[in-house]
Amino acid sequence: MLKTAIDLDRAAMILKLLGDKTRLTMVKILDNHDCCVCEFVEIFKVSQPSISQHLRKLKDVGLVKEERRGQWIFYSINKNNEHYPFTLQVLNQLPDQDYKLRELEEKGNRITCC
Amino acid sequence: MLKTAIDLDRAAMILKLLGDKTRLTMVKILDNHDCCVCEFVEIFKVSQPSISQHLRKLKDVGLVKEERRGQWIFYSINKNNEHYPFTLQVLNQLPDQDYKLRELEEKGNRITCC
DNA sequence: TTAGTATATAACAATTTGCTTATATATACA
DNA sequence: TGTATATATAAGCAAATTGTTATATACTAA
Repeated sequence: MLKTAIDLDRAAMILKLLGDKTRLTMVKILDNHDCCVCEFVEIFKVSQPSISQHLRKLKDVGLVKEERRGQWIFYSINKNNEHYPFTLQVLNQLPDQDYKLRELEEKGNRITCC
Repeated sequence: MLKTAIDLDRAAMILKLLGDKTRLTMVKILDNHDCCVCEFVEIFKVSQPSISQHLRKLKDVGLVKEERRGQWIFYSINKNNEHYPFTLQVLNQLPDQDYKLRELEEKGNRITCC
């Protein structure tokens, strides 16, 4: 049994969470960078509540955590979460998504907002 | 970039497929054994159409293939499929599900049926 | 204190999902 | 050939999902 072994029910639950393009991209980005809600709104071009709801789902299983910094709330990966090792094995197979953050920076939106 | 790199849209699509307890278990079992529909019906205790519909989804993306053997149709993993390497990285983290087949054998249902 | 910004939550509509039952098709065998 | 078995497909339904708009909350700064 691998160190990352996870029971099948929980694995299915995590895969379902990751099986959404928006959330999968979020988690991939968060694995390398903290981000706030407004950045994701800009990246995914959907409403702010939609982003908050995706983040809520990720937070509910403990995969991400939030931290207020003044006016903003920053999300980050909770690398201590029991499901993180399993998740990481998935993330490691995905192409880097950091170019999305770089595009924000070039437009000045990363600095302005967060 | 890993050899198994997969574009993010496709990854999300595959993860969504695997993010169902029934399908995830099916694929895990099929990775080691060919199975026919009636075995899955027995294992999962759901209707035969429900099993067929799950298998259909897996077949539609090419992850499994079917082969008629007389009265029965056997499903197996399509290890040549473009999404198999990605899928395998997920499967390798899951606990073995072969005990479910052994339970069938003990009840005589594996031999009788297939 | 008041206005503006960032975020969360509630309520709702449209879509998707996963099951069921009914039925069609294909094979096996008496 | 006629009947039984294995599977697929169609149709219908309830629950879940994902987006939206409206609104509440919390912080910042004038």
